[in-house]
Amino acid sequence: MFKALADPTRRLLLDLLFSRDGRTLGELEVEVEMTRFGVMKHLRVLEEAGLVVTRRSGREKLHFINPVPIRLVHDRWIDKYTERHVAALVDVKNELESEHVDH
Amino acid sequence: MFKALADPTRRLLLDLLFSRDGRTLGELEVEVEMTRFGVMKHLRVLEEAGLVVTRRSGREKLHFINPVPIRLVHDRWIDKYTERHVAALVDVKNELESEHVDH
DNA sequence: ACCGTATGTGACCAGAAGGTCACATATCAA
DNA sequence: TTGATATGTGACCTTCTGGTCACATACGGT
Repeated sequence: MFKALADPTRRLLLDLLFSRDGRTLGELEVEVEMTRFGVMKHLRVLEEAGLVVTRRSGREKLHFINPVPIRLVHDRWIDKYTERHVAALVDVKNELESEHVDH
Repeated sequence: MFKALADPTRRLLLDLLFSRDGRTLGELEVEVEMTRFGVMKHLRVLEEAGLVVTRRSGREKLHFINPVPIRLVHDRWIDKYTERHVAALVDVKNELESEHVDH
């Protein structure tokens, strides 16, 4: 899941699918500086991570974004690191740059 | 940033620092099945990604978690994929399994 | 049936990433 | 200052990853 998000091309593909869902491989291919094989691999990674779901329509394969797992990351992981600190987080950066006294 | 989060060891290190901040390399080393060199590399990646900030204290180097960039991901990226879909997201999975009509 | 189009598979290669080690430097304490 | 402790550096190796290609299959239209 995190590994799927680690690659910029895959994030771009997610962005493309976010702006318009249900595209085929061919439609996505033209948007990226890469052969369709590379795109295929990336889509496969995204699909295995559950970030993208697909549906065949004839000889075409339609790709849809799946917000569920992203929501899970949001709920289970991101919040863990934000909620607890967010109160003291007026400007942690400044605090650190001046003098990191306590924490 | 995403690449920094992609490795399980680094997420573990973040977890450790989350539970208790300001640890030294040696303190973190004993928690992980790895030599200190490996841990050092991972901490370096986390630091370069801005997820961890450090402060020297004598011969020790203290590591602190930095919630700021995680918050940025939350605000700039995660929300983009959740907010828009979250209304129609009672159970997208079922919707897809039965028949993906529109979106 | 045939041709064009859309997608799939496996081999292959270069480079990045994860991990270890020998060696080096810096600090504390006696 | 001498020794023990804490961290740093560069070389090195192995495995994973990103990307391409030759070839194969599947479907649609005419």
